[in-house]
Amino acid sequence: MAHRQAQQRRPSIHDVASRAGVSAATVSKVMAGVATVKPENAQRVLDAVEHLGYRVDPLASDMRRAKRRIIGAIMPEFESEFFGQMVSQLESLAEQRGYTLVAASSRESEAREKEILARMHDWRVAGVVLAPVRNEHGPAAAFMKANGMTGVLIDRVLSDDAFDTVSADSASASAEVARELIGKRHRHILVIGLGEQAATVRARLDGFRATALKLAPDVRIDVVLAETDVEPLRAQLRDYFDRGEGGGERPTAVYSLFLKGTLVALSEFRRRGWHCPNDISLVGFDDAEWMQVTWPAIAAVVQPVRQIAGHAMEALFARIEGEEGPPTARLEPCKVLMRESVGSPGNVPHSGDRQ
Amino acid sequence: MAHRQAQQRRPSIHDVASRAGVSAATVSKVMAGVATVKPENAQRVLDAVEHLGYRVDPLASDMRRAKRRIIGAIMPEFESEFFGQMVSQLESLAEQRGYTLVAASSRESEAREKEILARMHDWRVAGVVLAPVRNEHGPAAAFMKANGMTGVLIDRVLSDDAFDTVSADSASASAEVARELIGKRHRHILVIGLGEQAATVRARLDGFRATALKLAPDVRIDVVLAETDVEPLRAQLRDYFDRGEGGGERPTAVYSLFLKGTLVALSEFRRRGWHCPNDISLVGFDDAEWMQVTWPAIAAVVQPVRQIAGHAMEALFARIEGEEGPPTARLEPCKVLMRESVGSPGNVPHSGDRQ
DNA sequence: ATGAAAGCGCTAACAT
DNA sequence: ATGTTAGCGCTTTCAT
Repeated sequence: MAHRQAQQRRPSIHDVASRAGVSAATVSKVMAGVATVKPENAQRVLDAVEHLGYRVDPLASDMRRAKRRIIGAIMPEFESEFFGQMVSQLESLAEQRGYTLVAASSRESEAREKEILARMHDWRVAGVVLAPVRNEHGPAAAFMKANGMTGVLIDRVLSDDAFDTVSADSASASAEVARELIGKRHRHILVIGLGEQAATVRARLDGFRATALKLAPDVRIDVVLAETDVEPLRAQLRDYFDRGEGGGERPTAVYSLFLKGTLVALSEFRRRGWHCPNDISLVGFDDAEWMQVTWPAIAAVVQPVRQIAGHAMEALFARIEGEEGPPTARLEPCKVLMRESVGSPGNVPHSGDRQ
Repeated sequence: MAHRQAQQRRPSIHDVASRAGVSAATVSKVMAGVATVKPENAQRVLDAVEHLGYRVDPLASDMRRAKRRIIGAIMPEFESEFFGQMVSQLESLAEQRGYTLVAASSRESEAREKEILARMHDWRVAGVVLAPVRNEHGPAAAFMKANGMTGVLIDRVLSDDAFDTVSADSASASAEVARELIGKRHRHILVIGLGEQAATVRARLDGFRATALKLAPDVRIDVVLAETDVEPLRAQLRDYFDRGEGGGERPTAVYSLFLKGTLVALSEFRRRGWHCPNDISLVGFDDAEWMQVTWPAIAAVVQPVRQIAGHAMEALFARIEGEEGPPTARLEPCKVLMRESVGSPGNVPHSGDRQ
């Protein structure tokens, strides 16, 4: 029966038009909320829409318009709280403006990142929120530039000559971590990180070092950086502590510049039977829900996800709507949550300490 | 200059066609890999494509075809490892088949879930992977049914009369947890969960209870279920322990049926100064990276994310390609990781125990 | 083997 | 205020 078939094929704007006894153009106007439609006709259209269950096909609609109401989001991964929250926020903000967010994970690969970007370009997305794997100088940003895409760079970036950037204020947060640690009389601190994330790591490291040295010129800061991946870092860290054990020198605190580093540090402490904060203190950049329920609770730098997402979208939509002007570089303030994993050295005897 | 403008507007199939001296139809065939094109012409097209940097617009392409090569994925949240991994997997699998995954978070709201579904229907997605907030009987699945959408239900589902389902084998995993706990001589166990996730919670609870009672008929199993949200559960749990303290009765182990419950339990233990496993044992459904680096490491049921994602996509594409037949209901086996948070009661004196 | 023509579902000029 | 026309970029008969 014709009725049943109509159920299968979705009603198009023409179905509505003929049912309402007007043209497709008028239906289009009603759907778009254009005021110049005779109220009576508008009502007929609305009735037909209601009856048929008609909904505009956003893709067909975009096809005709200039730009598509789609925002692309590219994150290095989806598995962590930080990027999960970020995607969730971005989705919500895009939706509020009538855009759809299409998110993709580069899985920490710059090659994939570029591929995804190319695909998003194929989709003719209106704009892109890119959280690059490495930094703002990677091939993905170059691709965006070369193809005149509009976009915003977030997280592992500082500033760029072509795109607006939004990221956590790593340097200030790290300075505060330094203040806290120095204030608690730590004078030998190990900082661990991933060299790949050059800009960010540098900001965090420099921010930390500058403040620590200013407050305590005699402080010793060791640095263990792995280039690309977490596993090498684990090995390097093990090696570092092995050497330290022999020489009788061991840092009293560790500052991890990224989340996985915090996990690696914890697991290395476990292996050695060290407990926080008695044997060693620990602070990590990037907070997670579990950090406040473990024993000890893990001190962490909380990144302002909502602010980053919010300002990124704000900047992006401004550009989409044609705003000119040099790219801006925003830094959003973090919160440092000092929890039980940080103590003062010497307050409690180190178990198994040879000094 | 004309050249610069050409940079702005992406080359269309017609640009390629005229440069190659053939028609758009021929270009289309070459791009689609149709064999009936004279090799010489095909080469000219390829050269033009190369020169112009032409890429097919997938949306325009889908516009003309019947179905769009887009898969929708709806998850209750993006913030947890489980769903993060799930989206990542699904994206990868969709991509392998030349589809794009559009993921959205229902943020644990059934209302939003249905809205998202409607939007995906507007997009005319080829199929949907839905991880419902509650279970397979929610309004979202009903919407899918009513609109003849093709889809697969995952995670918080058992089976459905209209859609294929894929989920973790909660019952078997819970039975194994029961075996472990009973084997370690626990005879008073608290199970906590969220009532909302009816089917899953029931499967986990029943699987646990049946096996526990079979192995130890004298076992006492208390159950604390909050209906909708995590905070009420926290309150109920606190209340439960308060009552227990007075009566001198306290479970020796807690089995949390979902991840946030595990966090709530841990934080409640903290508040009371109880340590695992000496004061109480803990196992949680759902594993997370941090659980193996904390002290104690937290025992957990590991859900087979890859298998769930893999079989979900398999089933979905089979349906998309027209496979008929009654809906299937898959259960994927879990792994139970017994870690340090589980011990035997009485082995070590309970600190602060009044018994 | 190839191209002309006809749309997919929609919107934006332009007439009326 | 409304309808007609002309596409967006692509694919697909259907002639040739």
